[in-house]
Amino acid sequence: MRIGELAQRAGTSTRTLRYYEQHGLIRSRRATNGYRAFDEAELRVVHEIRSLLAVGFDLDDIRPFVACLRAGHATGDVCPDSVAVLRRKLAEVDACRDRLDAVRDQLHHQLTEAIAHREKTCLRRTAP
Amino acid sequence: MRIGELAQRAGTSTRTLRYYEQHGLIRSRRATNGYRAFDEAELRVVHEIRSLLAVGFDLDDIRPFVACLRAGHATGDVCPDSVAVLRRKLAEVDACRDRLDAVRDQLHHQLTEAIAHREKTCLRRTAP
DNA sequence: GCTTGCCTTGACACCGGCGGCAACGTTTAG
DNA sequence: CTAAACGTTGCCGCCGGTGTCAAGGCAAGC
Repeated sequence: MRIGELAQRAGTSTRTLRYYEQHGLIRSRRATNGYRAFDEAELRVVHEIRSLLAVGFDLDDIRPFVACLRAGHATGDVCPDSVAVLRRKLAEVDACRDRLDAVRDQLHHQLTEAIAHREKTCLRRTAP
Repeated sequence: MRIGELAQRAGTSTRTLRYYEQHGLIRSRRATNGYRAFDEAELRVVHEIRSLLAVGFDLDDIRPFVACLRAGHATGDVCPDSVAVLRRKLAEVDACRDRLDAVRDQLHHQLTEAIAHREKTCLRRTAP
């Protein structure tokens, strides 16, 4: 399979696939003319990459999942390294959510205060 | 007040202040030697900028708050434009939190599944 | 006059996952 | 033979707030 076909089947671009290869996430042999030749298995790898990216992982985070697939496992998340990343990411997400909640509360507070202040000073002109 | 003093008092860098000025967020006169001269009031403006940046606003979002302060209000958030930004940001934060929750659930699910699978296949080697 | 420390503008670097273009080789269909 | 459609490598751009450096002007104390 050449790069164009893989890109189309994976729903991405050739540019992206070359980028992944450059960063060691996917592999290819080379045909005599220099064209990349991909195994069928790479399609699955690309899907794994894409779905993890969509969740917010970066390419470094994804590397263990790809390795896990290459090791012959049915899914990329059952290997220890992948599990470690999952744990770390879960913690990150939780932390992010906490910060976001704090921000949300602050914004909410600021908003209600500002509106209250406006009503107090402006005698509100919008329809009641 | 010159730029170095303002930077020190605001707890930021001269580079940052020039950037804010370049983007119309703070103002200065020029002394005869070409040095920037800042009013005391700008210190407050810089504080407003910094605290909103810390919450996750970008410079464009912050502009109305600065204008509100310049209009003579005690805080930057009581003007209609500021309130509009607060509302929009609050909505954005809520949306972000929803996505984050979905991601969290997916990660949690994936993690527990992966661990379950490992226990099933590996007969767990860690201490019980 | 010389050093030290402030100021000026301008420009490059960063981060990360690509998009897009240039300049060129290969294959295939007409 | 030629055009079209594919492939190759390589490099710039983006986004946004800053760090950082260069090359130079100004102020003040010795």
